Amino acid sequence: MLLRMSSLFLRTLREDPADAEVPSHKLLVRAGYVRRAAAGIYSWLPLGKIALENVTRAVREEMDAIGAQEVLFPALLPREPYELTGRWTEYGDLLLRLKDRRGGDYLLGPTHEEMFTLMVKGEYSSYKDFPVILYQIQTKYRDEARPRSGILRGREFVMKDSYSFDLDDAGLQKSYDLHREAYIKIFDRLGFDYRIVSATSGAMGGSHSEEFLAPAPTGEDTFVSCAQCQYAANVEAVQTRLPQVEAAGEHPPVEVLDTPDTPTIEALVEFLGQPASAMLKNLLVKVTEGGVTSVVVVGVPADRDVDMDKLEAVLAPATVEIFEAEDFAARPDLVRGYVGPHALPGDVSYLADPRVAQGTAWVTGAGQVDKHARNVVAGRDFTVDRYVDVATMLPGDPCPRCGGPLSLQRGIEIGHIFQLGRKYTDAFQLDALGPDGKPGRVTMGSYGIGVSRIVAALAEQAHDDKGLIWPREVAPADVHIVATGKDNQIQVALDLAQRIEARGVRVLCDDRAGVSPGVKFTDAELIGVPTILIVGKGLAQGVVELRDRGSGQREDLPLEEAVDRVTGLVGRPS
RNA sequence: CGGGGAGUGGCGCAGCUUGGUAAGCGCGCCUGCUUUGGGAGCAGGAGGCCGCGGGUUCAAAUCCCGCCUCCCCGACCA
Repeated sequence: MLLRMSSLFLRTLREDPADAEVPSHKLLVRAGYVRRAAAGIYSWLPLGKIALENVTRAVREEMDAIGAQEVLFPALLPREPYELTGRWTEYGDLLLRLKDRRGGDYLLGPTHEEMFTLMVKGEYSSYKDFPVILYQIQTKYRDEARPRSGILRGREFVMKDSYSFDLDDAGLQKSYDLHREAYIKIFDRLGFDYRIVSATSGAMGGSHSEEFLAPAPTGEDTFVSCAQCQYAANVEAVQTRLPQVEAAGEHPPVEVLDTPDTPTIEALVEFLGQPASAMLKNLLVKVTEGGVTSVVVVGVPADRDVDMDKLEAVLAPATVEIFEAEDFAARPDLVRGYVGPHALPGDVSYLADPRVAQGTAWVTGAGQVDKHARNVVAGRDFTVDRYVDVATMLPGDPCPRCGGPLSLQRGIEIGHIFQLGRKYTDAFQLDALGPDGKPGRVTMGSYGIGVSRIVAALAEQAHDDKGLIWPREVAPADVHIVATGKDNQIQVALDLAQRIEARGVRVLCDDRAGVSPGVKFTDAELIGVPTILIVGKGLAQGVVELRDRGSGQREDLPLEEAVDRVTGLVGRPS
């Protein structure tokens, strides 16, 4: 279908929208791909819809290629199945709940494990039926506390979710591997720069899990990668190598220092002129287990923070809360900003990062206002009740696999695959009768791709100061023909557009009359079609100009050659 | 949910402190003429319950109260 700018439903903007912060958001709005409908909710205009369809098609084709079968569930779901698996409450406020006129509870689906499991249970019951992989491409909802970054993190978004059902772990591994291969094909096709990293399975439960991350400064995930080996992991999933325990060294005795007005590490660093890495940061938390709450102090080198997710994972099923001002008020023996492990009340236990090894000496709080202590030695002056791996990562930390230095990078999560196991099949008692007539519990895998997020993630990775630069697979057209000048040039351009299109090449033609060349060039660069063909002043000599949007390379060529050249570039001969 | 900021034609903004021809600018849109390889020029136009509700006042975009919405940072989180 030939897209003509003269009638295309499109208005480009010269200025960034006031509510946009990240490049993809600014550019997708300015180039007329999307419009905001509400916070975190977007409408797709024709160009955006085409790009979204292009992503959808690539995903669908590769899913079909591994034998997955497409289904479609409602987005509006009943409460009961989610009640049964506990997610009605576990998912918390992130679950978008509604009531109908009778007061019945419903939700707008965030993911559909429950529905897929129930559907398979309803249809299949024999080992002969398995394995099976089902998927859907559908609108999902999450009641994000704070939607941000435009399309990257909305409250409504399009997602492909698929689920594999297998009789045993070997089968699950096979389904997982199939998805992994399919995802590689999909993201290669879409022209992504991406990494596959080890991940935690998050709130879903389950074991083996990997994320596909598109490196971008605006990404919300941080991952580490090792230059020496192939190790790469989300920081949440990194297992720190335990450092060698130092033999108790010859440290001077503890010395108490006057450090007026230094309740923060920053102030202390300033005051003492020593690096934060020499100091011990002690974070107070309330740990509740079995209805009993106790105070726990967690020590980490002060150039790091405590990762609360990791801490909660370590202490689970106990719940962890940060110590608030009123908690300090209730415990005058714990001095905010001046806590030290050697000066703790007896009822407080001390957890520490492995780097706080036996024999290491630290600057830390002295347990009194405006006083710190130095030469506080682990094992000599205080004991660590338990070592826990809960400190945040820093660049240069050793790779857990080979010991090489790790680097940290931000990335956008565009896909996640993991082996769910039997959490949901247990909840719904999904069994398959074996050849012996006895039931066996089915095991599941769960695999997601953020379809609408991909459009934004590509925009984050591929743009310049002029606008978008789409990979061909996603671009709303293969070639953007710009007719500058007078009406006869528009006629020539339209004629050319039709001949190119007859070769199976998708064409966007700027046939607007009375629009100056500068405006058309600017729009073409903003819209980001990978190939730009200019029918303009060279026409008098029978020449048109071919430009590559990405590299900016320009080339004049005879009008008669244009059809073949463009067709060749696109690599999609009819 | 905590902290900060903002709601004025389709978009981006000024005006508010010091109530009273301040409803104003840029982009976009419409008409005519000129222009056509880098965001055109001239002339003439259309378009705004100034977020909503209440209050103060002779008079409110402007002052006061309440509410709603949106953005940023944090918390949270596929």
